[in-house]
Amino acid sequence: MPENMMKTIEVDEELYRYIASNTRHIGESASDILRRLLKLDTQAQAARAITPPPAAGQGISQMLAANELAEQESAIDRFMHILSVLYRENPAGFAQASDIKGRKRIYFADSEAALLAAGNTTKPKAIEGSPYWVITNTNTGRKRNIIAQLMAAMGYPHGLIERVSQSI
Amino acid sequence: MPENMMKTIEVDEELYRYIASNTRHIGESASDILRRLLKLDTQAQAARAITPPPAAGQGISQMLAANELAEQESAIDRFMHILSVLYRENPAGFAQASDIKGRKRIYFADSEAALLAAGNTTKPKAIEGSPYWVITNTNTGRKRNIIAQLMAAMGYPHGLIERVSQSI
DNA sequence: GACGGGATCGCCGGGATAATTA
DNA sequence: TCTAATTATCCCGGCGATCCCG
Repeated sequence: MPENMMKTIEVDEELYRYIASNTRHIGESASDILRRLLKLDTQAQAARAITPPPAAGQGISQMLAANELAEQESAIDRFMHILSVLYRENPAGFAQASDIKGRKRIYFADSEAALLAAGNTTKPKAIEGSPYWVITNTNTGRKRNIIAQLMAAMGYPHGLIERVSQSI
Repeated sequence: MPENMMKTIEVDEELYRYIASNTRHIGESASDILRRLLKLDTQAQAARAITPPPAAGQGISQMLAANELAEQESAIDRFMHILSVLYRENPAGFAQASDIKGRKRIYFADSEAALLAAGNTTKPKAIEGSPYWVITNTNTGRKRNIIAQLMAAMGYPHGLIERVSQSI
């Protein structure tokens, strides 16, 4: 809705027509249409943020069942994929749980700079579909650890936590 | 993938960041990201869904048997010839397998420009009998590699993949 | 961007292991 | 000091693209 700070993006013609065909009222902006199509409008997001219990288990369980991790080449890829699924399953829970940290390093932040500032060569990466970044320069054991701590703080059951973290 | 007929739309900054955060790989276009988020069929996806099994083995096997590669002077010529045969044997399979890429470069595209944009001095060449272009500035090992990856993604058996890639 | 082919070598990402600190 | 936890250096293998050679 805010017209300040509009950004320009390019879309192919077919996609453009698809967006245009979803106009609900005369003069509706591309932003508004996209927000509706992406189920992203601010109100929905705010509502979700307040929503407490995760109805946990769905997204990650599916992920395990569908064997999505097998597609990923490396431990880092599997780690990143799990985090992306966890975030999307419960953004608010993720937000609260993401303050876990090590002795000097912080593991999650909403900017690359914050992670770089709290350690050397942490190799931060953005978590797809979320505003968060994670540290990446750790051995596989610690990656499992981070996932386990995060999931515990988000309220997942032990068995599931175990299975997910071992699948990295 | 087609870059023709791009349209420009304006989105607010928050939406822009949301779209950007869903990037799957370096250089991915806004169109591609949005298509994924909106669950619109990508052409490659549509192709994959329709494509039955490859009926693999025919064209390339013949090629090997007929010793067609012996006619080619250079590794590049043999590389290009194999790609041409692979495409004609299974265009849809080729289309969906052709998204393999390196750390920075993309290996296949439907335009010379796309390949030039994703690396330096990649020396793209058009694949005969197809709408595709490949990168050519690689050592022979990598050419073998590219063929092997491509054939694997197209569903060819290991033994055949081995024989074809070694014949470069 | 106009010589083409492609080996060689430098660079980078992944992540185990060595170093450090509680 | 000894151990356990955490950090981050550094090695290895893979990729890119410069540059040499025919």
